[in-house]
Amino acid sequence: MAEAYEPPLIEEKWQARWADQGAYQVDNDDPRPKFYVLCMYPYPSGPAHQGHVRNYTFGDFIVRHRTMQGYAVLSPMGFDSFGLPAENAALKTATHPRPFTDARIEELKGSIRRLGAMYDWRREVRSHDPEYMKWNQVIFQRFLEQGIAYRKNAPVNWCPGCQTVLANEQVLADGTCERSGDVVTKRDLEQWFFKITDYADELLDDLDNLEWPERVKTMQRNWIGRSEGAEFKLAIDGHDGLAIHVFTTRPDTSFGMTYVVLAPEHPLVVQITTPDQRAYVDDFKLRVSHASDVERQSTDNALEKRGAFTGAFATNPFTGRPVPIYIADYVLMTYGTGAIMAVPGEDQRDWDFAKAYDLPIIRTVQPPSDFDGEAYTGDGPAINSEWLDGLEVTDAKRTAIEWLEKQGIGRRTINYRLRDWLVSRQRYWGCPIPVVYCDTDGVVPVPAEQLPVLLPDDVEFRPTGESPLKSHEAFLHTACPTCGGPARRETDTMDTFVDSSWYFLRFCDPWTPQAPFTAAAVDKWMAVDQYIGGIEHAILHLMYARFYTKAFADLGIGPPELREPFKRLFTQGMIRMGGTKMSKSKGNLVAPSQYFEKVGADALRLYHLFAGPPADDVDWSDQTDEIIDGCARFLQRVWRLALPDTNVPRGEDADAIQVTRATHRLIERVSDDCDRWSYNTAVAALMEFTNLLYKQGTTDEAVDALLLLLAPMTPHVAAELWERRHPGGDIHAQRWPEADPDLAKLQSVTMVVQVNGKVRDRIEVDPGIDDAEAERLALSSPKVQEAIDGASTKKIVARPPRLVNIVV
RNA sequence: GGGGGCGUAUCCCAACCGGCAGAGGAACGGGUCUCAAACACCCGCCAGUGUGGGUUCGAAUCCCACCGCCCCCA
Repeated sequence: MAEAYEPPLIEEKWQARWADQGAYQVDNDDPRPKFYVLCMYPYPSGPAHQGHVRNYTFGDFIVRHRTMQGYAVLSPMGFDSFGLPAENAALKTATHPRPFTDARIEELKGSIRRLGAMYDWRREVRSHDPEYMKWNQVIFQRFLEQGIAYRKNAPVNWCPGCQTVLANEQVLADGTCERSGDVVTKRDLEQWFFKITDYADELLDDLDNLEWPERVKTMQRNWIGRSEGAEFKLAIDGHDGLAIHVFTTRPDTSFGMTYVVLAPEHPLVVQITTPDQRAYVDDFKLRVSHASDVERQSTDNALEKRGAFTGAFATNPFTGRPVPIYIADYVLMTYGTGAIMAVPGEDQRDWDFAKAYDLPIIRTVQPPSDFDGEAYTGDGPAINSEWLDGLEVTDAKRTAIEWLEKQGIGRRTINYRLRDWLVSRQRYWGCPIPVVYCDTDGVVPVPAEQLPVLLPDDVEFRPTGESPLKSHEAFLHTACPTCGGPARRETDTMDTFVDSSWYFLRFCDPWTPQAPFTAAAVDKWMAVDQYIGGIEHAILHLMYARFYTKAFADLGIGPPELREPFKRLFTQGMIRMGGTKMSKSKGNLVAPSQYFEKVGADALRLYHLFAGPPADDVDWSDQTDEIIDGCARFLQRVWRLALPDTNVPRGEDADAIQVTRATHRLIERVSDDCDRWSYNTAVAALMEFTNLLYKQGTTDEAVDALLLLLAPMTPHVAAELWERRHPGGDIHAQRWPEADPDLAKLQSVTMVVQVNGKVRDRIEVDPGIDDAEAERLALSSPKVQEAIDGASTKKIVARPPRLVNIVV
């Protein structure tokens, strides 16, 4: 009676052994070629969930696979340990965020270990670690010195639920907070910003050279939103010194400008509004001030209520004619110049507005004769545009801009949708911004020797929503480093995206006490060869990390040639359940721990590899448990097959050669599938092969190959069986098998012969067959002759060795 | 409203550069083993690819339109 496969037993044995051996620790002087594999470091929310399991299964596969291929694989892990949930929990349970967070980290580490995913834990980084905070603050001060960090009074998104400022990205499309769901409003506050817009062009251009999913690159391109056009000024009737600056991407349509629209907050509005319109305009402005950007940009509301006439007129410099000046909620002060020229003939929103306010519409681009829409945004020759008439859009744009420049009233400009990164957060559980405010010296950075500025522990969390730092006297009051006089500490902390913007660099050398990282270590390991994470970070985290890397290169913090952090990116699909994302906040988590005990980590890992293409979403359904059982069943089959005293018979001589050929084809196939992230088909091939061994009998070579190919997927069972077959052997120290191309070659293939596209015969042929031989064989087939029935062949398409099609 | 993705058997999914629609798994049915059952092993089972056009000797695959679902931006 063969020994039963008991996953929890052998998995714990191997996990203990790997931990003792320090397996997958890698030193910075390792002579092997380097490969840096990184899974996005997690927010520690407690035990791992299926999304983590999926992510780390893919990551661990690559770590073990690349190691078997002879690379020095850097596989670090850390924790994105600052953030709101810990602070909210502190409010609810009266536990300090630090012990709360540390406990969550231990839980998560426990389940990562139980999954069998391997990391060099010596390199672990936690955002809330004082050492990490210190370097975060040092970097902030370098940014401050270099003008990358700056302070600005700005209207910001304010979430009344979280009592904090949100980045634009954290506000959902319906104007609510992505975290709390409260309706976000506007507030004016002094805030810290990073000048990411300085890098807009580089962030856009460098996307071309990254091996990233096109989808992610497209999202980033859209987010940066570069648009080329012109900016020019319009004189305002009766206000000689004043001018309205407008930005447009369509200067070619300027002759069709029949009115101008300002953002309601535009400073000129106050000056130009005529007395009889003043009450009306003020009332409108008040109403708009309560609306979010998203509401303002929405197309749902009736246009009649969305604008107001100021009573003033500007002059269209192209026609010399007066055009009325309106304000409207959908024009934002933060985009372009806060003023637009309205050309209803070529812009649908302007068209709708013009209809609502009874303003004239002039077409300046000739639509095709069959065009029956309203605004026409396509190509065509200019019309009603005097000296632009007849020019196509591109030429007309250029000519119009040249004219503006010659007149001295405008110029070519480029506008971006990307805004500077707002990093201030009015929260406790984050990295303090290391500056003080002094009445004499203004904003003064905290001196290097006083860093890090730590969070005081003796704080009280009260549900006032205000950061406890604001009322912590000892933290708040300090001496000005410059004049020694009384000064007040900054109480805002940094956005947690700051922490995650450079952690991958710290991993290269987390031991150095002198700097955030050492140049030599970063030179050795960077860039990350394979980054793996969720699609939800497609824009923010990945954009900020790219920005940090570029800024580091320019400031001499990092190597000057390192301008992109992540060479290859893979974004795994989400786990969905009942149509929505599986997440803690939705309360629909299916804990991995139950599977660890029931079927083992190996079976769960195998499920995630097998469930479908890694990039696709996975549906967690009623059927999932049955499929996971199927994965466990497969491992059972492998177990019984590979035990040294297996009762599966060895292959007879005649079959053995077939098994050998199948083995080499398998190695070829699995290697290829793994290289192109097609793990689901690789697993299918392994299952197919196992079925074959049960039918045709085993050979040592076949079983060993099967185990080696499984080693990165289901490491525990592979290691256990390998050790039993090769006493003292370590499967993960073996080389990834290589196929012998001669043995992998098929002996014969089935060639299909079609007549007029219909299959008439199948012939076994040599794979190396040429066109002439394929045709000859096809034509000599009686079945084919019968189908042709004496008709003359018009054409023969030969695609040996797969197919010949005879057209008659 | 704009951009992108997906739609194949009862279900999850293969088919990589256009070439026999099926690799694998799940479910289901049958058999062997068993006193019986479970397990295990073996066998079987099912679609013409969302709909309608087009290109081609040949389309799940390429192009166009529509339907449905998902994601991003507004």
